Amino acid sequence: MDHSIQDIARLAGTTSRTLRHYGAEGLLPPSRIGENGYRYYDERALVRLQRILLLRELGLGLPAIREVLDREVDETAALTAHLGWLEQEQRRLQRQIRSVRTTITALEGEEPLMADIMFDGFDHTTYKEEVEQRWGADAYRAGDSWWQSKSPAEQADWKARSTELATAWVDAATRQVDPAGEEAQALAARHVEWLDGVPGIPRENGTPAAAYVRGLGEMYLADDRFAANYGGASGATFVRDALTAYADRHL
Amino acid sequence: MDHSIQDIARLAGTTSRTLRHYGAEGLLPPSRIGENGYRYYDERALVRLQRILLLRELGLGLPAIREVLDREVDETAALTAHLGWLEQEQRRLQRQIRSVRTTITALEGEEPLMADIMFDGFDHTTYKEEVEQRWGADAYRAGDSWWQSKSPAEQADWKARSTELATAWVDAATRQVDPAGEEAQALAARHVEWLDGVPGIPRENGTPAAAYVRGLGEMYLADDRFAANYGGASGATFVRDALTAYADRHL
DNA sequence: GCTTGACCTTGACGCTGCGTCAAGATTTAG
DNA sequence: CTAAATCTTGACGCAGCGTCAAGGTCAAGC
Repeated sequence: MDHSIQDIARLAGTTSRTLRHYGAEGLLPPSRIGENGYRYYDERALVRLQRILLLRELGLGLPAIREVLDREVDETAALTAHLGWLEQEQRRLQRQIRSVRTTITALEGEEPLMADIMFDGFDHTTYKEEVEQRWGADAYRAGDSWWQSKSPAEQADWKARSTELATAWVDAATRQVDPAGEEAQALAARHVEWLDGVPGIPRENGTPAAAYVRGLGEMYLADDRFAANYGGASGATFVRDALTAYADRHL
Repeated sequence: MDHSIQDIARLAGTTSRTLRHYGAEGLLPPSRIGENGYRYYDERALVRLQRILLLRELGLGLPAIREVLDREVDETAALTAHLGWLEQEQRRLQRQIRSVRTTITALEGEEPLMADIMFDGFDHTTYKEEVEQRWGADAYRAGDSWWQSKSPAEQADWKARSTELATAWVDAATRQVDPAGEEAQALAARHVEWLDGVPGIPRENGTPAAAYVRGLGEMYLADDRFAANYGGASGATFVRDALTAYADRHL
């Protein structure tokens, strides 16, 4: 019925120190305290501990965990909020990694530190090296042959359309429009239609596949050069949410 | 000639507190201290400060920075080591993000938590959704049409070869072979040759492009499902290093 | 009953890189 | 000469425990 602090620690795969810490924090008080001062925990405490540890593994902080467990704050909401933070951290790391790589390259003297060239989000020429480096080149190759097959006029037109779209997205995002609302969804529809012009896109029942559109949204958010194209992380988040909602409903 | 602590802080875009901290740590002692106790910094100190701040932005810790600046430790080496740590962190974050997403999905009750399906690194069927989600679907589509065009026998053969290669890589990595050495380079050659079977790969002078191969190496390392295919991060690092070296020399 | 371990307690420092008062001395502008 | 800046040293705070330290408690064997 009752377990000593060590028992529980072993059962849950943690340490007694952690348990004492959680006790001190009021996160997980011992279910009973002997007259000798020993802490004892029952099954319910074990379950709670396991939930705590699980949320910790997901990266939640102790205060956030307390809110979820005690005040019954919506767990999905908490995790979703947390996810935003994680994504932001990931982008920060990606920036750092790129910077370090660039610096190393510069130090090796192989090339002048010219990686500071502006990133033209949809210019396939500039795009090439970066995409190959980061997305594995598969991302580039199919699109490129298609791109090269277009006439300069068509290329210009396509780029103009992409710029237009980006501008509209940034505008909507700035105005804090509802990503699932009418206006954003109309934009998403245009975006998908625009995508549709690219051959080779995976399709289902005559339209770009839902998974593809969702994946694209994630990529816009994950890659900060795409994100920059949509006004930074907040803009890219907006685009992703809108595309995801659109894919859920219409694809 | 001399600048007050505030001056320097403003010039370098930091705070006086930080300067005092660096002084206390011996990282950046004031170039002169007035009889009133005031700290004064000269141009050389400013330059040093700027280097410190630059390295800090790259994520280096103060002790590491001290080593680079004082003991003239090889900066490239320090950054390269640091890069490894950053990459590791990035993978950890990616894992967390996937876990959180999976958990959210499960909580929403839309699908049973079946994301624990094993990842068959080169089975295009299993592969599909994951690649689309993470690499933007472009990565998947071109490869897929090619894959589908193969006969089942050819598919089996190709998969067998990929398995073989992976096994050989893991083996070499485990034995701590030199990634730039003969054996690893031979493997890299086989790997590139194997890749060569995939149509549409960007090429230069008759072989897969160097940038493509390097990018592939990075992807193996960045994506832990690929990494798993090569025996985890250490194995993937080995593969990446070998491929990079190979690309440098032969492509 | 006593000695040994094994296990328990509270208390407190350590880690990272500063942010942020606090109290007091000094310089500078007006 | 005074008020406003600016400077100093000193010290707590943060996140989540790891890690001694010093000292009770308990079950088991002699």
